[in-house]
Amino acid sequence: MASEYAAKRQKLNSNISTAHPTPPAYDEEDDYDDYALAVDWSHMPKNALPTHDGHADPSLALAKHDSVSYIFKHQDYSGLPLKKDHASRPLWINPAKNTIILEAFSPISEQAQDFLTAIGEPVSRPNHVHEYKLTSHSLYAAVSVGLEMETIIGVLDRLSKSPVPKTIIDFIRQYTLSYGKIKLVLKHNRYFVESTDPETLQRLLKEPIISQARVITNGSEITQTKAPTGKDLDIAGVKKPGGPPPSSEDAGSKESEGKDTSGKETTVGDDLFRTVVTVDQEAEDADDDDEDQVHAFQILHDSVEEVKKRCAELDYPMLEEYDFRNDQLNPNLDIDLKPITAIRPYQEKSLNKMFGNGRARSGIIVLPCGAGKTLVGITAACTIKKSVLCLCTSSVSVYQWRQQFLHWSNIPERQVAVFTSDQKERFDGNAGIVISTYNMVASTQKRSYESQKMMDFLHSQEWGFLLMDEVHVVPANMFRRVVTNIAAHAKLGLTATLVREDEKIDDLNFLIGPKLYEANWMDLSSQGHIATVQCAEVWCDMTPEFYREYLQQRSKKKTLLYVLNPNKFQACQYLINYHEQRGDKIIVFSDNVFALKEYALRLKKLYISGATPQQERLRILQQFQLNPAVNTIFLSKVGDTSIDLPEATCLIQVSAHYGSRRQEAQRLGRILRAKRRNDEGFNAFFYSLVSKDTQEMFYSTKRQQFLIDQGYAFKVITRLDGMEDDQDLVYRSKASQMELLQKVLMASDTDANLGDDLDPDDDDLNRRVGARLKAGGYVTGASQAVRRSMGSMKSLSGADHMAYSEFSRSAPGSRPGSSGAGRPGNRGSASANQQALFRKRMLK
DNA sequence: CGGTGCGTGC
DNA sequence: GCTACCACGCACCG
Repeated sequence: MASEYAAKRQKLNSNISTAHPTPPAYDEEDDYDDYALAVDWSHMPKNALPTHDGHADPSLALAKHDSVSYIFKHQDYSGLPLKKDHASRPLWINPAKNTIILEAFSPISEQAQDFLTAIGEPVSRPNHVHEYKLTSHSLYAAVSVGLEMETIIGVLDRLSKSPVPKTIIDFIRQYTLSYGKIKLVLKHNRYFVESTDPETLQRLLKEPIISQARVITNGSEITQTKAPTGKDLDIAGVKKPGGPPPSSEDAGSKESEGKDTSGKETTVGDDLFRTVVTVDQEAEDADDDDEDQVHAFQILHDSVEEVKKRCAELDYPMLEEYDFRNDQLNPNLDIDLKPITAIRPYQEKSLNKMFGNGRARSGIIVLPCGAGKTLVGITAACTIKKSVLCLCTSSVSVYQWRQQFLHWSNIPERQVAVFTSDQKERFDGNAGIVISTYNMVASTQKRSYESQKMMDFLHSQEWGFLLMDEVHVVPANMFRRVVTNIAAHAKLGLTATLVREDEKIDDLNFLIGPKLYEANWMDLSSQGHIATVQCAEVWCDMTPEFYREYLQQRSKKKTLLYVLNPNKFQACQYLINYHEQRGDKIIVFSDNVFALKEYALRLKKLYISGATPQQERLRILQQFQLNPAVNTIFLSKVGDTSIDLPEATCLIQVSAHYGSRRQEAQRLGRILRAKRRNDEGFNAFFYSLVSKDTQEMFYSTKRQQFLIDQGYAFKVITRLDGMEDDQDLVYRSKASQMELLQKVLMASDTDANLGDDLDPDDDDLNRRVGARLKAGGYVTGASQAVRRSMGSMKSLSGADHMAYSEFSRSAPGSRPGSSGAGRPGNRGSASANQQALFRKRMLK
């Protein structure tokens, strides 16, 4: 684990050096200082154009001296002809990496963003410059939500500062041409591969995997039917077009305009995008072929996943659309949103992507926690109006979902059934909702009688809608089975964090479908839908005694040592006191249960861990919610998923799970819902406490990456004002610290001793040596080098009451030492203030 | 209720 | 790219 990461980092470093055998000579005053270099190259494949980090803007690069061209080498595209009016166009295109850079400060950036999220994968979205990547998946998604190849190229050309490079055009052509040609259709509980073009089907049948999956029914290999049409759909809860865009001739005219790609258009106005960016009207195009005959062959139920995967590899990804309004076979479910229910604009937008052509497309919607994912799922269910199977990760969220269904919709209680280990219900009537867990439905173990009966029912049903909460878990080996085992017409996956630390996340493309929509956290935050979060990483020096042990101990004890570092302890207490005084509700996370208890008991706070019985959990949560004297609770990783936390406004992390980006994001999500009712508005605080010069530094860098890509900036706090003088803090005396140290050392031998007796001594020795090397070798790590230099900031900012500096690994101009220019902040406006506010607040 | 066994993520 | 590892949650059993 630890050593593995260390090894990876080592490898990374060696890559860096081999990629640049002769380092360029940088002038002392050059802006591309060590920090920038170290960070940049670490993400970058050989010979890549440095875009990830804010050198994205080629004009910036051009302003540099010759040395910079070394970086660009033969991929220096600064020679590309710029259009005359390039200044008003917001995009740069890098043909070498298929990436697109958006100037987020452009007046038309919002529309451009809509367009880019539709056709590309957002890589990084800090304040000024956003990076998107065109991939086969992203283009597939674009086509599946109704954008056409010519439109994509046309709009790209309009927005781009220079003509779209041919390689990009070819790339788009390659991946859009065959997309949408074949569909997977469920009929009478049987799966069919369907296409308007029989030749395509014949071609696919030449593939062994596909032909072996085929079911030959009464001789006829490919059947023909009339394709259905569907228009004028109302999405539940979405107001009837009060004059919104979609009129077909409007669309048509814009369309033709879009094809005029001379690159010499004068204005790039708002309405230009409406046709392509608002999804409502792409329906017109999608329906073009609908009068045609469709052809189909049946495939085996068990082979569906395999066939889908193969088709995706062949660049014929299968569309899964459900023409639910013309489905006479499956009984309707009488469900509707309650009249008072209002849908937010971005929720509507995501639903439009799903139902844009009058049918239900299968796919994934990505919204931050607290942004109302549940309501999106429920609204989709209310639109489809067929039986729903809803899957969650824990039984707690099963009950939450049921409660939400009852809250937002008019569904009678008797028609919402719950299927968990301790409750196995059936719904009334022939259509209804079942809510269960992945564990329950995917399990291959022996089942109780009731459970088996329930599973038989789930398998026998043809579900109109399969709703998957926390869909990022679905690629897991067992869980992914539900996708094929459950016969469902439309599948919708919801998640806040479409990341995994393994490589399986892409599988969702063929397991469920394309990513239909992904919200920009910063946008939702600036629009007030989710809280604005101030993120800070607090660096705590190790005490000499703890550090000495740290260097000698093995990884398990190491963890305890840096988590229970007395300085961190004090920092945590200090922050709790500070925020309690402000009236915040605080959650402290510690992955390590031993440390969790130590903290909670010593600081006299309530805590919940996995061992806490259900009753006790509820009691503690209620205390936290209602008792004004209980403003802080401590949670283990139970808090990550399986607990419905009341609103909190401040989150402190003392120990986390290695490099899990998802966990970090999920935890941050815990405070996004926070709506502080005071003059400051929507502010929330997220602190990561890190022991300096330990492995934690490395993990924390990795963990933050997701949030940084979302545009969050982490401030580094190296000193908390007044902490030294605070007499009330724990572990002020050496004696008490030593006592803690003893406890830790003892604990490692009792509580966390699994495996201690298994490791032979020589192995132990190796580890110790390795640990020493690592401890001394931190400077070699790309990110560590950064941090080193950051540490010295302390001395630079002595004038401040609280020493802090701000950094964001992917944003330009935010490095420490970049002459105080800092980053002007979120979405251009508020954030210079916010930063000042943050500082002021810390000073109190 | 506590133990067992499996699944998850890293 | 694989496996071992650990802490945890869930379902099931007695």
